[in-house]
Amino acid sequence: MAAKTDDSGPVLPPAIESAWGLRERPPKGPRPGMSVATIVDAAVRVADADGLAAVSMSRVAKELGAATMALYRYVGSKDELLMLMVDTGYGPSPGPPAPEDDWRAGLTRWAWAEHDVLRQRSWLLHVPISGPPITPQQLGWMEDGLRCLDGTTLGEGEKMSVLLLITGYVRNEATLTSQIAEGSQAAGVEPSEMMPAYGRLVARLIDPARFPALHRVLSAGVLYQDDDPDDEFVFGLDRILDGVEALIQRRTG
Amino acid sequence: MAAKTDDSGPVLPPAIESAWGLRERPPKGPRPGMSVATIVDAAVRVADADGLAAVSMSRVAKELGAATMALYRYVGSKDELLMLMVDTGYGPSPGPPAPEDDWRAGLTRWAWAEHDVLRQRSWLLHVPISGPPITPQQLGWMEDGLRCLDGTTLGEGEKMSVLLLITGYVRNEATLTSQIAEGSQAAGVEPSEMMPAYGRLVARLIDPARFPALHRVLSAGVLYQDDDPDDEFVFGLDRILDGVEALIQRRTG
DNA sequence: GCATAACAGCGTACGCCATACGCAGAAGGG
DNA sequence: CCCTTCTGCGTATGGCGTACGCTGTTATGC
Repeated sequence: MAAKTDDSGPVLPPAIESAWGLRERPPKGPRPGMSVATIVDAAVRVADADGLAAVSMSRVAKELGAATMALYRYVGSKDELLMLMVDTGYGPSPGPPAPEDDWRAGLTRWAWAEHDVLRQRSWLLHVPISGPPITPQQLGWMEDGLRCLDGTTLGEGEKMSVLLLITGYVRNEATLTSQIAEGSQAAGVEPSEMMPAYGRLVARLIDPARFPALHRVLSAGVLYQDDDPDDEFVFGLDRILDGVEALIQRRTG
Repeated sequence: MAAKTDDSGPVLPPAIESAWGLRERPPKGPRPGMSVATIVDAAVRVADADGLAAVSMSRVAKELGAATMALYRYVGSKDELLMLMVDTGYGPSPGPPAPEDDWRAGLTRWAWAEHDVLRQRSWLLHVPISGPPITPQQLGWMEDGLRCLDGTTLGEGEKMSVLLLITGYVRNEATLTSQIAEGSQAAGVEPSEMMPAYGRLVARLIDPARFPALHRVLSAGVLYQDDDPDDEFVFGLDRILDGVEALIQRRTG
């Protein structure tokens, strides 16, 4: 007899299964007073308001007027809750690229969409990611990215690598800008004063003989000015897309 | 009267000042039994052995045969300790590029050096980075990277952006590969079985009609094979360097 | 040589966290 | 109607970072 081939794969946490709608309510027992979705929404509300550090099980429970331990009937652990928070925090993917978009315009839009989400909810960057994406919305984002590359000559593996490259870049850039935002808030300085202050600090610390190239950068005033973060973002994204374009042309020609 | 213009900048945590060697021992009082360096070394030893999660103040103190609160005479907080751990964890920078290296060979070497460090000490990726680099070794790495771009026509700001781009990529790639390593260890699976298991899981979850592009990737068997992580690394790095090359040629031509 | 001030080491205590366990009551099935 | 099965949650445990204050050591000023 063939075993149930369905669950031959790795085990999915119960709360993730319910995110895929693969879980029916058992017939017996009292009706649940909350749901995984209400809990996750409450947790996202807390994170939006007070940051990820404020998301504790007791704080989320308070948000719902419930007791701390009640949550554990729905999520197996805080890590599971975090995974689901990321899923709903990202929200639905931006959708497939517009028909008039070539791959470059499509991926640019795709990258900006993630960029905007991360700017809005910078707590997403603080969630320790614990594995490849398995939640519905996350795979939706991946699907949309893949579709941007549909018309190209890249192999399937190369498409995935390109998406990984871009999403990694977006996350990285968002991390940097959110850090200067949070750092300035923690230090009580206006964000526009953060980079100049950093530049002065480095200038005070380094010996020009030991750090000549760095000294040259400081002399050029690079760190002192408060760059538009969007310009920085566009710069890096264009470099990456140039690299992808070079690859596509090599594959095509 | 002019104020002391020296400390007009932002305040540096005392332990960081001592990392720059800017701190002399006060004349009075008993001689210290440890130093910031011995504490940081012990913490790095713990992280190397049992991961960053095992690094607690009490665990580090135990490593030194001291009491927990004794450490607070040397570091102001655990965050400060983490910052110093990153500094010594990265170790000395690889040194300036070899004279025969062009910028691309130099940056490749630079990226691989960080890659190797992060492979050796993956706990570095789990340290929540809380700001731009201000510790001696970190700035040393930056200096070496800048020197790789010395002969190019890029502006100083562009050089910095390129380095940020590359170091972000290296960190990102290292994060991904360390995640599958840690994930496989947690699930008790051999690392080589991790990606195939992930592929099977996604295949089980997604509806081919809703996720056609993703389904195509799975059909191509991309996620099932256990790629050499170094190949993945080279792929992305080459794409980025291609993009930088395009920029340099535009600036030159 | 002695009082004194500054500092090292550290014991205790507080508040916060995730979560294991078990009990009370609700709801449906036989 | 009872029995199973579930929900909600009170209690308790063990860990964490760290504020505070005490004890003993050390070098200086008298």
